Amino acid sequence: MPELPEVEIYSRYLQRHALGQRIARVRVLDERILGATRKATLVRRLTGEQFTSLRRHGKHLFAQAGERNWLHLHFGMTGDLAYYFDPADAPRFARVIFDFDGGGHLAFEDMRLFGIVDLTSDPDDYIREHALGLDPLDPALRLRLFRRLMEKRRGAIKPLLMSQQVVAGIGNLYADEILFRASIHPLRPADRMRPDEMKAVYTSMRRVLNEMVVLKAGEGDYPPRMLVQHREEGDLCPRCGGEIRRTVVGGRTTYFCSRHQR
DNA sequence: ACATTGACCTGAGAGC
DNA sequence: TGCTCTCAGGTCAATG
Repeated sequence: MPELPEVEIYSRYLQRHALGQRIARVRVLDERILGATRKATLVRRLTGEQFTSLRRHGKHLFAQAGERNWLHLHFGMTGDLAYYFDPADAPRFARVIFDFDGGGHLAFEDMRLFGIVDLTSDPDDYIREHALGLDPLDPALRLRLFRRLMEKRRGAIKPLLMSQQVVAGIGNLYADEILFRASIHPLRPADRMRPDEMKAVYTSMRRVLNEMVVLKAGEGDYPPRMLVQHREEGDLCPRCGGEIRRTVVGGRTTYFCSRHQR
């Protein structure tokens, strides 16, 4: 589930609830969630520390807990955070729980275990080692740069948008939403798109992701003008009345409007 | 360099 | 109620 906007919300959630609290205890309930770090190391390097600052890059979240000591979180498909006081409120699929001095608990939950909890000495190292692209909301990612990155690659536009090596943070759901708003067919070859079309994708990417963050930060549901509300074959496009089609692109279920996305 | 497929996991929901 | 099947918003490795 979690793409960039959701992870941004998790970041704020962690900021609000857990920052500045001393970690009294770290409990690893299922070691399969651990990435490159062994359980004993994770526990040793976080116990007694506190999270002092946060950094999000794409779908990755880093929480600093000392000099060259960062907790790294990736949420996979079903990852989530829960902060609570009553142990009875621990989520069913909690995999790692941080107990704070003040009596609060922060759980990393992940039903399907595709997520990762581990340590890194420096988020920049992590980003480099995993060849992650720029964050799509990074101000440094101007249109010119975006265009250059995309034109270097061939293949359909949708898998490119989802490739974390080109731009990091877009998943299946919002890739569809971005192309829907840009009126571009998901299978369009990126190297054969006109400059104004690539610009539309760029603008749409920024708008969609920013809007999603605002939406997720508030109470709001997805507005009906969005494709995300019409992910069903045969639905009618809220924009042009065309028929919504379902297909598979790059192995992922894809929805698009058969009329205004060419 | 790219597309495709399967693997990793576990549940929710549909259909019978 | 319970069984079986399909699907799920992510990523990686192997294969063509």
